[in-house]
This record gives sequence, C-alpha cells and structure tokens, in this order.
Amino acid sequence: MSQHLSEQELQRREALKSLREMGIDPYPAAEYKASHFSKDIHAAYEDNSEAQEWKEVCISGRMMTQRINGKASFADVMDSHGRVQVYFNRDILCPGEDKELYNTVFKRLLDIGDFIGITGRVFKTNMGEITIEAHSLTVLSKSLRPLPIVKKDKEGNIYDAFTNPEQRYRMRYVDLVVNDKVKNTFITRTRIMNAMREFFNRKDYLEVETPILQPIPGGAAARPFITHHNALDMPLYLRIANELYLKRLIVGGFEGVYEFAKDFRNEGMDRTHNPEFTVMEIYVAYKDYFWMMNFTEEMLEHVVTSVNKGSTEVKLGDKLLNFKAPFARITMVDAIKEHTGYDITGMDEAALRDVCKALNIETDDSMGKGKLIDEIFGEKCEGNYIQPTFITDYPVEMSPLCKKHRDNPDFTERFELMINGKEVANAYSELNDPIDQRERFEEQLNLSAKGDDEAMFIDQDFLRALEFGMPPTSGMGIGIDRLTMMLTDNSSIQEVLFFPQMKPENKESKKVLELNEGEKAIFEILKVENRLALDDLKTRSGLSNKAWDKSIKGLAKMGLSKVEKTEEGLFVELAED
RNA sequence: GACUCAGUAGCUCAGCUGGCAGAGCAUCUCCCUUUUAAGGAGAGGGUCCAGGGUUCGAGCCCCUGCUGAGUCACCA
Repeated sequence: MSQHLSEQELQRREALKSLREMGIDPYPAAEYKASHFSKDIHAAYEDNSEAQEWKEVCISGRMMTQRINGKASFADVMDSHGRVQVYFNRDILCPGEDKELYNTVFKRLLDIGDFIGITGRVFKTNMGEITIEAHSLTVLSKSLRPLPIVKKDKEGNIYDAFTNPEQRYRMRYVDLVVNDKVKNTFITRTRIMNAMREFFNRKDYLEVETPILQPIPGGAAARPFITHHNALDMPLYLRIANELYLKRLIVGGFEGVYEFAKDFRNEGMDRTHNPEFTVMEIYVAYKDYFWMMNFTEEMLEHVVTSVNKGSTEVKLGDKLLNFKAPFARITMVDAIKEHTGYDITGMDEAALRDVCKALNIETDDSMGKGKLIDEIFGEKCEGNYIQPTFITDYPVEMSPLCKKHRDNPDFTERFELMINGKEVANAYSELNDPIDQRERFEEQLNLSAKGDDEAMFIDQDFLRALEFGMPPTSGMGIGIDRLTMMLTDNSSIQEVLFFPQMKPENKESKKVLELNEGEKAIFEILKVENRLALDDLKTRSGLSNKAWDKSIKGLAKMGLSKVEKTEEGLFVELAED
C-alpha cells in the first residue's frame, strides 16, 4: 500500500504540509489570470526598452531553476511559450515586518517544478537579462517529484540532459517539460496536418470520419487487430486502412473527401513502425493518378514551406531533401532496369524467379508475380530514392484496388512517393469496374490459399457499392508519422508519437517482510543477545558463508539489524524501530 | 525472430585484476540584496533491473529472465 518514496519526494511532501500549515493552499482552485506570456514580455520590453515604465505584469508557469542568493534570488519561470527570469528581493516582495513569503515560502518550501504565479515590474538586470521583479507570489501547484535538471551554458552546451529513451517515452510529460526540442517536434507535427488540411479545404474537399471498428478490414494488405463486440456477439477488426469507406462516399456523390485516420496493424515494431499510426487518405472524383501526382507534389511543397519558414529544403540527418515541385518520376520497370540491369517487361513468374535468384533475393512459393517484382524493387531500388521521387506503374497482382494501366494490363495506374529511401505516399487511379474488382479480390483469395496471410478479404458491400457506380477517381494516402519524421529530422517514429507503444513497466511485486530460514535464525539469536560481535553471531548461526552473507544483508535491508564498526571490531545489533 | 550494446543516487554517468558504493548537477543545513551551468562551507541520499550460480568475498565472472536502444530479418 505504501509507496516507496525517495528522500527528495519525502522532503517535498513535508514542504506541502508546511504550506498548508501556513494557510497556503498548494492546489488552489481559482483561475489565475496572467497578463502576458514569457515571450510577450521579452518582445515587448525589447521594443520599449528606453522610455516605457512598465506597469505590473502577471505571469504563471513552472519554476525551472532557482538561484537563491541571500536576501535576493532569481528563478526562471517557464510557460507554454518559453521562459522568463523572476527577481525575488526580500524587502520588495515582503515590504512589511513579515518576511515569511520570501524566507520560508520561496526559499524553503518551493521547489523546481512547482507552478507559481508572479506579478511584478519588468526591468533589465546588470547582466542584461529581462526580468520580472516580483511583487507578489502565488503558489499554483506543488510538484512532488523532482524533475531532471537540464542545464545550458552560454555556448548552448547542454548538461545532464534527460536522454534515456525508455524514460523519455514512458514519461513523455517529463520529456516535454525539460527537453525544448521535443515540444517543437510535436508542434511541427500539428502544423504539418494543419497545412495539409488547409490545402484540401481551400479546394473544397470535405473532411470526413469513417469507422475504425470494421467487420471486414479492407483497403490494404496487413494483419489486423481483432476485437469482439459483446452485444452483437461478433468479431470486429481495427481498421488497417480507410480506403474502402472513403470510396463508398465517392459512390454517394461527394467529389472530394479526405480523412486523417488512425490505422492499426498487428505487425512488428521498429523505428519506422508503431502498431497504431496516422495516415491521411484523400479521394477526388473525375481525376487520375497523373493528376494526383501533380496534386501531391503541390500539396507537399505547400506543407513544407509553411512549416519551414518558406524554404523547400529540409535537413534530414546528413542529407538535404528538396521538396520543390515537380518531383522526379520513374516507372517501376525502369527503376529495376536502372538499378539491376534486368528488363522485366513481359516476364512470367518463372523468369522473375530466375531474376531473383541471380540477384540473390530469397523467394518462396507463396509469392506471385507481383510480389516477386516488389521484392526486386524493395531489395535493389527503393533505398536509392533519397529526393522525393514518384515510382509509377506497379504490377497488377500487388495492387488489387487499382485500375489496370491504360497502356499495359500487366501494370496498374499507381504511384508511390519515395523519400529518403522510404515509402511515404501511395496513390491510384482507383479501380471502379465492379466486375474487375470482384476478380481481383478472388485472386487475393488464391494468394491467401497459397499462404499469404496478408492477402485481402472480399468486402461484398464494397462491391455492391461499386456496382451502383463510382465515377473515375484518384485516391492517395500519405503516412503522417513518416512525413513528420522527415520534416523534423528524426529517425525514429517514437520521436514523433507522443505515446509510442511500449511494453508495460515491470511493476515489481511489493516486497513483503518475510524472513527466510537464515534470516530467521540470525534474528532469533539477536532478539536474545541484542548486540553481538559479527564473528560470534556468524558462528552461532551455523550458516554457510553464502547463506550467512545473504541473510545478514537481507536483515539489514529490511531494517531489522544493523552492523556497527567500532575500535574493537564489527558488531551486529537489532535496529530499533 | 537473430545478434550487439545498455540498465548503478531524483538526472547524467564513472566504477581498475572480484576486496567497505563514487562524481557532477539536484536535495538538506549555514553564508551571500542584480544572479544566470551563480558562488563558498558542511551534510544526507543506493532493491547496483530481477532471480539463480561460482567464490572466503560479486556492481564486476557464469546462467536464466525483464526492459530499452541499435543492426539485421520480417513488413503496402
């Protein structure tokens, strides 16, 4: 029941108690009205540094450093927009006889991490820092755990940063408080989505929501999560894509719909895969994939420039990406020709298998023609496309929802956008021939029979919708997490998700006060003797060396005995409780 | 799934050939009325990830497990 508390946590609980005893509520309910954010104070003071005699300003935030200095001290207060220094002068904060607010509350009972409110006058210190001279101090919320202290010197070198990735991801709230960069990553993530949304809305496309719980997980080849609906007593799947539902909306008469969707895939996790991730999918009627390529590069250029101070260039690791439209375009066949020397045009399955063999690519019997081509591309080509590049015209077998190419029925009107060797977006001229679509689903069933556990299910209702008629449509999906990684210079998806999936922390079973045989034996002797030379006790216990060592340490850990070193040697005695 | 590395104070990390558990920051006490990685003097703080084993003796060596990171494999 009782939680183990560290020394510092106990001290903070003591301070909490003391505040209450002084009549100060450490968790007050009332609204605290700040007049400025920290950045406003910096900006406004710089503008008016000469004449302006500042009236009282009022700020609130978390106290991040304390430099206590006799009768005058400094603290940095951090709000959502940055930090500002506060000057606490004993006789200014406490003009009367009673100096308790300064001496006791500020200096003793407040800690780094506490939320406070300050009113005061803005001035510039001798060191040239814009500072608030505190005239009042309000405790807004007491922090009971010590934050990691991250210090920065004049050159911007960071000391004692909170860097352990496990702790950062498990305690993202702490990460956000102490690591400025982290907050910026997530702000950029939101700005990316806002810029995209704005781009679509300007064109009058409609943002929609479609089911996450689906009876048939469609629209992609992936292993789904399965769950169960109790009242309906039926299985439901968490969506792996929203494609089939958005197309139903095009059938229903919308000309442009899009959705920012959380998708879920029950697959492995690594630095580019999280079980839940965010995809933006958009479908526009009467368009084809050529139109969509233009649209995509235009949209990305808009997104990049609006989060990137107008520049199309983005630093990613040691590379410089340029999102200036138009992007390079190459067909998959040409890409393979370029990077392997093989022209796979017109090859059958056996010939493709031979190519794989020659290129040292492993194959198995479940792989059809499309999968083989995909393997060759993935293995030999994909990684080469660092700058944004559209790869077009994928084999028909691996694109069951995509129109056959108008010039060559072995391929489809599909493109993927590769950036930094990774697939970021995927788009089609959507298949709207219901009979063709039914056949493609049936081919997927054959693949499934061959052992491909990611082949698609047949969605009869989706086919019914197509039979009612869907206009020619182009659709595109883009991975928001991966795009964010690229635009924030992060190589791990965990850095762009607030709460990446983690295994649960091992909650250690509470250690019960239970003595083992050896500990009991020693304890019994001690209860009689109370105090004994260590060697005598060891002999009388009759324990082996190992058992003795473990037992005596065990007792000490439980606080039942203690070892005392004196001139005459080592003594063991019962610890009084 | 395989391999490599890591887990020690609130945080960042040392810890030699196996021999009493260390530093900086943070914390506590004292001094200091414009400091800023404030400073000075002193003090306290540990389930060395967990469980076994080897040993007179394990933070260190061996085995098993847990958690994380990286590389690879898998992967619309």
